[in-house]
This record gives sequence, structure tokens and C-alpha cells, in this order.
Amino acid sequence: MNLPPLVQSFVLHFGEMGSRWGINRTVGQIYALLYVSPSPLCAEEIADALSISRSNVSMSLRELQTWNLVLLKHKPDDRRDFFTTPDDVWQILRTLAEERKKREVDPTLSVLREILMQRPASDAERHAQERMSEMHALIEQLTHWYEDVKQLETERLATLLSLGAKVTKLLEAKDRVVSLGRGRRPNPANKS
Amino acid sequence: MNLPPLVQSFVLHFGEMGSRWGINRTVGQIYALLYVSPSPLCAEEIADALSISRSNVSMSLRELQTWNLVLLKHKPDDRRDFFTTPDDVWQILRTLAEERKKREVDPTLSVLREILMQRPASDAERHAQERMSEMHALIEQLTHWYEDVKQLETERLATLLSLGAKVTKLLEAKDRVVSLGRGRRPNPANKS
DNA sequence: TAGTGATTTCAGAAATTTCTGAAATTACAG
DNA sequence: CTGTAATTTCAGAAATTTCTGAAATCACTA
Repeated sequence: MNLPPLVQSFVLHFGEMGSRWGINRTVGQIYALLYVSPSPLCAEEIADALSISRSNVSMSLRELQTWNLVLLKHKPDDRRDFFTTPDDVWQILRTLAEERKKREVDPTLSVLREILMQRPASDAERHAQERMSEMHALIEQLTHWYEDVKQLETERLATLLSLGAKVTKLLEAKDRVVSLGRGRRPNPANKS
Repeated sequence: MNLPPLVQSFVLHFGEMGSRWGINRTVGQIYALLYVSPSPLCAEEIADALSISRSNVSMSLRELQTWNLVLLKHKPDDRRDFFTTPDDVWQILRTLAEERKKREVDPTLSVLREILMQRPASDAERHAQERMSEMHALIEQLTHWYEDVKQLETERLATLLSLGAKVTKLLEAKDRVVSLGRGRRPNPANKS
């Protein structure tokens, strides 16, 4: 591997983290390399930069494409494929969230739903179903929240993030206003 | 493995998902088993239930303990260790978030900070640093949001989740009120 | 302190994942 | 077509991770 030192640190780190993130080292390294590269790279360049085989590059790029994390580019009069990452980090975040949800959450949700449809045949099963039902309810709540906020434009999403927990203060204030205006009692779970 | 069918499906699923979640099959299975079990289990019972070796159980439980995902219990006049999971799913969520952040996010944040401290020695490095800086800013914003909302009591957190994107509507309303009252211009990023 | 049962450690076996080089395929130009 | 460059596929090699059984350690009791 022959890269500028700063880039090399970054690439190696993404490689090492790969396993914690559920991708392999090479995939992590290629992503990191493309992310910081000033222009698109072709497979050969990637293989050289990371000192890995051409075929490994091919497979890893394919993997990255299934994650929608790389873009394919072309140069005029050059029939090689060139690769980059999307450059808006917010877009990358959205893609990552979507793909991880698809791989890590959705299958569990569907297994839970399936199990919860069945009739328990014993006390043990009845108890297990109750526990699974709690888990299911929580995941549903989280995914509903996610489906909701992912629609927001980036600017609003950023605003929401910087507000953080202060939102609840706002909510109380709003409830006070509403209850004053309409004679209602404050209700922290009020969704309207 | 000899478990009630519903429990078995759940346990096998957690095992299969293990690798996507960055834990191994056995660890996933043990967690699932403890999660649905009506009472704490000892290591021997786990090994029998999952048909795995006693030593594997020991190592996997240790792993789960480093994640703070299992609790150690004792019965009177019995010196074996018994294990359960915390039973509040919200608490489990918090633990999971905290541990994943610690393992998956913090190391990256610190690598990024370190690299960003250094002086770029070329155009390539300068460009790479700019990209890393964007990534760093985004992760910082996300972790700040997380550090903030994780303080909320569960009830408020649940409220926040069910509000979802509607929060931004609330925010606009509040800005209108504030600007009417104090003659200020609306500012969506206003944190006060 | 010796004995017993629970637990942990750890070297190597087994299983799984990752990676490579060679061959096959694809896409295009002459 | 034929030749060439790019890319993909894939069987097996290499590396890594997971798992086991045997031995060591620990905790307690008699």
C-alpha cells in the first residue's frame, strides 16, 4: 500500500473497523479510499493503491454497490469503469441507515411478526411471546420514527438534531398553550 | 437443541443475525435464549439447551457481560451463577446504543480528530482532510444529539419518538410565537 | 487442608470467511 | 469475425474466527 500518510491512516482504520460494522476489511478500505479520493478511481488503481488482487477489488466493489455506497462513472474514450462515493455526507448517512435497517432490522421484525402470529403451546411459549411482543413493539416504534424523520429535508433534519432533547421542553410549552386555549389537560404523548 | 418451537425460531434467528450485528452466532443465541426465558439460567442449562460446549458458553457469557447485556443472579444455597437479561426493553436499547457507540463510533471519531490535527503535505492530503472534516462534523452532530436525548426519561423519549417529524412543525409554530412576542426573526437552528 | 463442584483458560481442531490467480465472459474496435 | 482490454467468476488457498475438550483455577465446605 503506497498512499499519502493521512490517507493511509484513514484507509487502514476503515479496514480495521470493517468487522465491527459488519463488512470486511477490503470493502472498508476501498470505501475509505474512494471517499477521500479527489477523483474517481478505476479498479486497477484501487488494486494498486491497496495492494490487493484485481479480483478482490471486483468483488468488493460489487458488495459496495449492493449497499448503494459507490457510484459508477465513465470518462470519454475510456471504457474502464471508474468509482466514487456520493459526496453529500447526509446522503451517505441516509443510505447507510436505509441499508442497515434493511439488513439488520427488517428481517428480525418479520421473524417476530411471524412468531407472534402463532398460538403458544405452553407456559414457556406464552412467556416467550410476551417478551417478543415487547421487543416487537419497541422496534416498531423506532422504525416508525425513522420512516418519519427520513422524509425530512436535510436542513430540517439538521435542525432537529441540534435541538436534541430540548424538543421536549418545546412540547411542554406547546401543550400549555393548547390547554390554555382549549381547556385541555397537557398530554405528553399527544401526537397532533 | 431442544426448545419449544417458538423459542427455537427466535434463538436461531438471533444466531443467524449475529454476524450482521457484529457478534457471533453463539453469543446471539445465548442472548435470545436468556431474553425469552421466564427465569435465570445457569451455564449448564444454556449449554444443554443450545447443544454447545460448556466452555463456549463461558466465553460467550463473558462477551455478553462486556456488553452489559446480561445480569448475574444467585439462588440461595446454590453456588452456580445464573444469568438473565434486563427486562426493560428501553433499558436494553440504551445499553445497546451506548455499547455500539463505544465500539463503532468513538474509535472513528478519535482517528478522525487525530488525522485532522496534522498538516497536509500535498493537495491530495488537503482534499482528503476536507472530506474527513465533513465526516467528522456529521458524526459529532449525531453523537451530540445522542448524548442529549439519552438523558431523557423513557416516557419523554417515547413521546419524542412518536412525534417524529412533526417536531419540526412544532418548531415553526414556536418560532412564530417567539418572533411575534419579541420581534425576532424565526431561526430554525435556534437552540434556546 | 482436602475434596468437590463450578468456572475459566487455552491450545489446537473445525468451521467460516476472505482472498487470489487462472479461466471465462463481456464489450467494443478494427 | 478477430483481437484486445476490461471485468467477472470461481475453485481452492490462506487467513481468521469460532468452538471444543482437557487442564487449571477458584470458591466453598466439611
